Amino acid sequence: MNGLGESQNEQAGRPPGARAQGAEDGEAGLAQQAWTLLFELLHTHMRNFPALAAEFDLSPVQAHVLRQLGEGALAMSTLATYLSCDASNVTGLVDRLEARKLVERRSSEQDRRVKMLVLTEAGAELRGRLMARMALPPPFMASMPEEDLLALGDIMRRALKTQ
Amino acid sequence: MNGLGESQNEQAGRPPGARAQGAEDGEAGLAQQAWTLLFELLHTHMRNFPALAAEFDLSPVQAHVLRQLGEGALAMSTLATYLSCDASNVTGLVDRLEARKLVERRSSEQDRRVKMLVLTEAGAELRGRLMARMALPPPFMASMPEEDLLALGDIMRRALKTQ
DNA sequence: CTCAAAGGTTGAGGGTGTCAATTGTTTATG
DNA sequence: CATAAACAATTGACACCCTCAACCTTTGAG
Repeated sequence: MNGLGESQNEQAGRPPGARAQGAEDGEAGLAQQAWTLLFELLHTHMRNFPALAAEFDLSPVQAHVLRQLGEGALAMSTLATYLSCDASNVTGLVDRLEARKLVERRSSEQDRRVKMLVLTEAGAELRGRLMARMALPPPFMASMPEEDLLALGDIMRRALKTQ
Repeated sequence: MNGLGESQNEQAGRPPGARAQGAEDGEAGLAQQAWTLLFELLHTHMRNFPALAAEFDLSPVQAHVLRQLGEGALAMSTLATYLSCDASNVTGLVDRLEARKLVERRSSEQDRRVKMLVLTEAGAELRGRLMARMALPPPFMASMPEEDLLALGDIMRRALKTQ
């Protein structure tokens, strides 16, 4: 009763991405199990990111740009690398942020091909609020027992080091 | 030496999203610390998702749609809810998938306003390969000690239950 | 000096997303 | 029953994100 027919009872109420692979526990590797679970939880929570960015009148990508522009200047090409996107894309991205006076292009003295990006006063202020907002843990973490949080933190720190 | 001036030495080599908040350990809540770390790792790895989808000639969003269309039919409005987007957006999304014969619209008998979405044979096959690919854990998890993987799995299962 | 390579921009083209308005259908209400 | 309100999907206008190919300027190597 799966492929087609009268399976009309699916119109609502099912947890979004719920049914993935990892049901059979014995088979798949431990890493794959853990990854599938993690992906599930995170994906659910990443759906809110556009709304979060919108709280600051930013698109998701603009939020990422502000995030990267934390300390010091960044060449446009470097930003393109960080965003894993084409350089030509960054032009428009920065155009819009510059129009809103959140970011400034200033051409480098050493290499006049390069344009360095700097946050304006307003940009830095907005970034501060944005980062604080992003640091707020999602509900599923806020309601986690303390020991789990500690364990999770340890595991993640180890992973970051090894990476 | 932070705001402006000759900090031109930033053109490359820094790990992308690295410098977030969570540096001061004592201060912020445990949940916030763990969340920031998790976000860091996950964000780094979510950047590859477009490339992953492209392996199957799919855009990221198309991949999500296929993911949701796993078992049984889904009304378009339901899909819009799962994707947290406007219904009008789903129309074009499905148009393109239908043009590629991965998905079919069939109008419901019970309620003739509704159109139910079903995977075609080819769509189901593609989805299978896609899901298998997505289940492959990223490097930072593949190289995790077994005990960490077990602990992580346990924590995530508990979180999913409580959620 | 010459020329290849690199940084950034432009233009064409397509996917993603919103909002407002429209059509057709269902359901509730008088 | 008739009519109005609510709902599912679509359309059109508009903006953003993204890629590719072509281009210009600057740099650095031979």
